[in-house]
Amino acid sequence: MARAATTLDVFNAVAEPRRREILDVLGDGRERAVNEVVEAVGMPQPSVSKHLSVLLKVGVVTVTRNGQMRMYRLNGSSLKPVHDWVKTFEQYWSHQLDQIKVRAEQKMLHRRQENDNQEEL
Amino acid sequence: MARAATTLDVFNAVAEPRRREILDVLGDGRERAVNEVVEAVGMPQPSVSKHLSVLLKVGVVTVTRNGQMRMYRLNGSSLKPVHDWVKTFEQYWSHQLDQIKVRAEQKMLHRRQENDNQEEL
DNA sequence: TTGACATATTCCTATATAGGAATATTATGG
DNA sequence: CCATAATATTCCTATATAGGAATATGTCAA
Repeated sequence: MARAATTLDVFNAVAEPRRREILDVLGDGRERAVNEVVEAVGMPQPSVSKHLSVLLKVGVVTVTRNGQMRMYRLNGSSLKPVHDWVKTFEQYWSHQLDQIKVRAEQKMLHRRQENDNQEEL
Repeated sequence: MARAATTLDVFNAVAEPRRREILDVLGDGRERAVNEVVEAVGMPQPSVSKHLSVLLKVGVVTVTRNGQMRMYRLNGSSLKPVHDWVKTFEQYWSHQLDQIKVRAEQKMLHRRQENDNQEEL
């Protein structure tokens, strides 16, 4: 099997750095025409269109027609799954002191499990 | 150009669902032998070894030899870049009330910019 | 209708998987 | 040294890009 499609889920979609760039531009929540994005990120227009297409398929952006322009807008909440997942590991970089506490707790848990294993013998 | 390597950065590495599964297992911070991971996730051993190899290259896990076993441990802080990036969009799903406020601020900013443009004419 | 602008799509190619199967490598105990 | 356990690696293949270039599509305005 090959690698999963970029349009499979949000994780794969935002793995591409250029797409994150585009999302950073749209990060203020305002809708923008493709050309505005093109100017902001300095990529070729077809490239931007393709990337936006991927983001659209995954639901990270929405699109609205406005004359000859298509206005793209960030659908911020679509990124929540990424946040939820990575937040699980937040303890590892926030609060140096708490981290020590966490480590200690993990150590004790470890010991207790080792004891449990002993008792099983 | 083809798609970026999974070993290019953390974003690409964790885009693969199976690798996130493995990281979830290692999420408690305790080191584990490959076989322990294999049992926990129910994937074939070669598959787990390969995924761990990718995670190792990117620095999301570390490895230590212990006899014939290799103990893998999560390097939690390596995920911070993902967290930092996605946290930028946190406003979109947290605090329903604050979100309204944010929208309003964006609208005002929008208007002000429109006025600026008018003044330029 | 025509020209100009805005955007999408198609074609092409080099590259990188992920999974399955089989095998190689390394370490341990006796 | 040998059998075994633990892990890594190799081979193979189907698939999916991302980027560049060229082109198609769509829309407006006069």
